[in-house]
Amino acid sequence: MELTSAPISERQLSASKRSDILSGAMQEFLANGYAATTMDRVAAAARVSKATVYSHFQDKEGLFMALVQQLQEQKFQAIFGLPEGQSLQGPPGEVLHHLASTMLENIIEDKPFQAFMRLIIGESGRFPELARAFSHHTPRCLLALLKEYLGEPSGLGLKDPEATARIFIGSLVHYVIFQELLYAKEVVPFERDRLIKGLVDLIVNSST
Amino acid sequence: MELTSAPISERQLSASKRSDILSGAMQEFLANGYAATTMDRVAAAARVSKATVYSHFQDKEGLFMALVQQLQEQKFQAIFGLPEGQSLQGPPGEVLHHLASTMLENIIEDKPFQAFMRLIIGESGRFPELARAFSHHTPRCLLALLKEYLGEPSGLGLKDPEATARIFIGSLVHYVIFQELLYAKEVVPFERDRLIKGLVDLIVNSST
DNA sequence: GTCTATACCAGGATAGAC
DNA sequence: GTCTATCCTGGTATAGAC
Repeated sequence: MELTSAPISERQLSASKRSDILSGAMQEFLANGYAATTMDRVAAAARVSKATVYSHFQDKEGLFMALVQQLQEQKFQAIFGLPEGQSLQGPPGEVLHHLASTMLENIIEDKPFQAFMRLIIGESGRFPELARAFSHHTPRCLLALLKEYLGEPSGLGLKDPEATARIFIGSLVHYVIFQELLYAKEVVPFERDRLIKGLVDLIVNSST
Repeated sequence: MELTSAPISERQLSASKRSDILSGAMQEFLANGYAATTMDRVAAAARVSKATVYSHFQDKEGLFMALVQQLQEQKFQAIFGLPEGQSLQGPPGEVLHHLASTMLENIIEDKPFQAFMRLIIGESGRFPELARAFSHHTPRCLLALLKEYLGEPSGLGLKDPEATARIFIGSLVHYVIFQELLYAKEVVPFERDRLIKGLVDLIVNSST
């Protein structure tokens, strides 16, 4: 009925503006953090007027929350979206090596995701809900996947698969935070593959 | 000569003000981050006028740098200041367990240090020099200590002590970042001792 | 829904008295 | 060196025309 003809152009216009604004917000928040980002610059980056921003989002905080939630879903797919949970076939050592390699490669290559990590950790004190949402969403899935794989009796049959999964993920994530986000790669360099090799050996050898 | 009598009162006054300002700055920067902290609030927290702050520090950035450098040294001693590098005696499993336990306990108890971690990571994009200084200072020492211990032929005699040291530290630091800073303890709880046990077992078993 | 223009407030930094 | 008072800029948010 009338709901389809006239309002559509408005709604599509609105939706495209909304996504423009989110793009601009992403650019600014990831580059400057929450407090240092101004609504003027967001509006400018989105090529929209400031009033338009405020017509789509209640205030700066609302825009920030919406952005982070969007990024969470996008980035999770991009980074951990291994093609269809393929991590189940093959010998344990190779599977783990491949998984670690892919994770590190994807994250280290993706500078916006690193900015996102900085933002989530940096603002976690002032936006605890965002941090909780992130914890619930992104790493919980990876943890569950890995925990299940490590616990299979047909595979390594470890004593405490969840502890091992946390050590695996923790070592890799910390490597990124330390070497990349905190520039330790310039201060105490360490080859990516050496960490992965050491980690996989540790896990595989401990089960024999 | 004259340098000792008259100027001393001025200098002591000045020095105590300076430390007052740094205290106030610590309170504000750790609570609000860099951008959201105002010089007014720093001055108020230090119970000093704003002009006094500017007489001791060139600008906001200079104050922030000075603060972070001070915190770095303080916190490093408080957290990793194991009594006199005592981590060399005893059976490997116990030494590692004790070290991990002490580290986690100290960091998890110390909320200001967690705020400091948030700050360093969150601002590492905008203050790379601080991040580099931090990497050079704090974790490098711990890494060197642990690497040496793990490499001793009389002990575990691991293939790649540095990789193992990084896995050890990385697992623990990531545990803090994830469980505490990002509130995963409320979302995906996991007992501290279980991680430590799993980690130590992994390392000890792999060498046999 | 979108823009232009503006109200209103607060921040960083300084000048000048003591 | 320290304070009070102030300048200027730039922030968030909104009012009113289209």
